[in-house]
Amino acid sequence: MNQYCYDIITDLTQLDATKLKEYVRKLYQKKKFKDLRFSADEKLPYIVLYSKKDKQVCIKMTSKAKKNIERIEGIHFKLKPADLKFTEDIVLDKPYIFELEQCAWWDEDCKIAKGQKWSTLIHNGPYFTHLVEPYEPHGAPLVYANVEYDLTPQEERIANFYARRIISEMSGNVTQIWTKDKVFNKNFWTDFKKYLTAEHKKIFKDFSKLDFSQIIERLEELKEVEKQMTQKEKDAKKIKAAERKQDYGYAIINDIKEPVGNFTIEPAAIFYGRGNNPKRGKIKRDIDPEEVIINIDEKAKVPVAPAGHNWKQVIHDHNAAWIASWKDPISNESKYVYLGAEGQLKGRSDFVKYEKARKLNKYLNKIRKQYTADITSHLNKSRQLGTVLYLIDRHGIRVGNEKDESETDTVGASTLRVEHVKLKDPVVAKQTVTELERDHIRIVPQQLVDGPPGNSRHI
DNA sequence: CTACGCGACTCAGAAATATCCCG
DNA sequence: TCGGGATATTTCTGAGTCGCGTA
Repeated sequence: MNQYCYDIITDLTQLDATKLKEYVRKLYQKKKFKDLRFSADEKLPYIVLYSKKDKQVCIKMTSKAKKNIERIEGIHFKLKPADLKFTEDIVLDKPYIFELEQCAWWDEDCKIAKGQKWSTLIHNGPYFTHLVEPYEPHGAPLVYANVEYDLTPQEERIANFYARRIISEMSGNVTQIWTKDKVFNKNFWTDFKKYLTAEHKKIFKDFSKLDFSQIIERLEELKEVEKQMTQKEKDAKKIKAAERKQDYGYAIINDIKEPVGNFTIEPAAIFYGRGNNPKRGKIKRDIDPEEVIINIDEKAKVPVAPAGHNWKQVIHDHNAAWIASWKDPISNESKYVYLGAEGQLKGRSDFVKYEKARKLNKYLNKIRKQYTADITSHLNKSRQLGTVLYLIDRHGIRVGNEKDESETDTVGASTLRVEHVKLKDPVVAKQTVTELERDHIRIVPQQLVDGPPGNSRHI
């Protein structure tokens, strides 16, 4: 959808954003634009956004209709300096179409210094939902042993996580029923207690006696209310989201404006993990700016952390592709905010990847010959390596890495264990088996052939 | 030289959300 | 044109891999 922006050219000390947005909205209704103008009773095909960070007001089309675009652009053409004067002090620049330049990263012009990810990098930092939009309590009580208890906002917020999971599971659209899982509930309960007041902690002794039904009911009511919102309210919500994206959703890298992939710091939530992760059900807490490292151009203005907060550190690493990073408190692994996949960085690394694949293709026959021979080698090591390579090549199984007990126990080609191999009647797998019988591993592929489809698997 | 830990990046599964379609 | 179910798309983030620095 087209978007047009007006830069605010005067220094703004005090600015009433609501009034300015209203002013711009009404610009397109001025009588003097005659047949181009939008009448007051007509549904406007645009919403107005204000970006404090980028000092601009934009209109974003909500309709793709050619006619509407022509009218908007026609009005832009006819705008006079007087139209752009919001107040005596606050003046807008002429509107321009907001579009992201496509950087042809394969092009000479777009090349950046060798060995570096970026030569310039400007952005507004990540978005902290819990700081910018503090939790608004709904007041529904949690029931324990048939008695209602009012929760503090902090308690309620966590209780919502669990209640929402129950709602999702009831809808039948999820594949896992976690709220009936012992480990999940135990982990959740242990962590939930850390958020309870001393008083509630004393009363709530047994997790199974907690009854979330009133909270579930309230959350469902709130969802219904949202469904019933008027168009105006829906628009207001849309505007909010679009303004957030305008403020935080773009970075300028190597002088090209590109979208940021996921500019929101992961908010507090229940940790689910995949499969039987032993940490499933734990509560992943909120991350504060004090834990976040910002990577930005040394020449750029450092983004301002949310009020009352500071960054952990600000670095200027030209070899790093990320703009913000923090440690995930559950896994202790680094998490990053990256630029979007449509940008030059991803384009370039994809290019490298596919070139490597082309190169590999040249050696494929040689590699296949080699591992086929290795499988019958008298050397243990060669036999193992050959088998792993065979599994990867023929069955698309991943390599497999070392893991510790605190992670989901999955295995790859190199980490398969005896218990993963099931012997089956060789007749069932005629083809594969005849080929492999002499390799003493004949049954392994049969089981894998029966596995789920996919271009790459772990088991 | 090797082993190891960890930082940085890509991949992919599941859920959420948007869109489509039909009565 | 409305509701709701089916289907497609997007978002979110856990997990896998690799390579580099260090001991």
